[in-house]
Amino acid sequence: MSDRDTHQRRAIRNAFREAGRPLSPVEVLAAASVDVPNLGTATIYRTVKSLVEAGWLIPVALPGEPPRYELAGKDHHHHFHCRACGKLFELEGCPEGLRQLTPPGFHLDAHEVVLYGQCAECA
Amino acid sequence: MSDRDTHQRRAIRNAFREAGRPLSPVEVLAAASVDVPNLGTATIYRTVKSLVEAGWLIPVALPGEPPRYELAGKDHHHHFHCRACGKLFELEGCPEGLRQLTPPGFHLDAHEVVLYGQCAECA
DNA sequence: GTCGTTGCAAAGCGTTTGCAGCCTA
DNA sequence: TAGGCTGCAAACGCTTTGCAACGAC
Repeated sequence: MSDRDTHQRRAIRNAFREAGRPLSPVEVLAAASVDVPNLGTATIYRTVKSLVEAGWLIPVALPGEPPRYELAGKDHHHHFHCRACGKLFELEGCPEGLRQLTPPGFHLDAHEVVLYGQCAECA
Repeated sequence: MSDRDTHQRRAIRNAFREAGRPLSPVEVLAAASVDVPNLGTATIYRTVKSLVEAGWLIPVALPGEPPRYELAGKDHHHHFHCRACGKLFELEGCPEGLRQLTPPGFHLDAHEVVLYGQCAECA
């Protein structure tokens, strides 16, 4: 139940700190395996899950994409997905009128917005 | 390669017409099984895939969820995902200010908006 | 020494594919 | 009748779980 500071967990947290972008489980495995050989996939999933529950990581799920995770502590934001380079960019602000789209009787508690196109570099 | 009008395919197309909302493969199976007992999951996937390629269905991918499909030819719209029953509902309209979120130099060509909460039935 | 944590492998889950028999055209 | 279509089951890729050994405290 407690939170032991193991070699594996240190390597996994480190992978996220050094990445500076959302990582998928396989990417975490690749990065953390450098420090910890024989690192198992189960450990990745278990550790990532606990880090999400602990509020240290935030899940970043894009439509049709495998789930990724990024460091918590950022302001509410959305993402811009460049079709050309595949990079994910953070956006500031939030669109208006989301509440007005909600049908009568429905209870809105969260939303997800993803913009697609080309980033400044690829355009 | 041709497109034979089988009992199974008729039932599957019918399921989408009657649903009025995006359906996942399992939901299609449940609906179409009423007309065609012993309907296999493989048939669902194969038929849905061909219907998408034929432009009769549109894939609706939302973050962290299995893909769903809806009838093609509808106006631009977004979706509401009920956390309680897991159903996906169609919304009318589109939020304002999406373009303003786009950083300078970026080229916006599409967007995805998903609202989360509880539907009228579950609330 | 305890007991949470790990690695391995097996089990799940949703989706795809192989194959023999079925059925539409 | 021919060849696409279907159902069954095995195969797959990704994620979760069971379990005995390991190691942080």
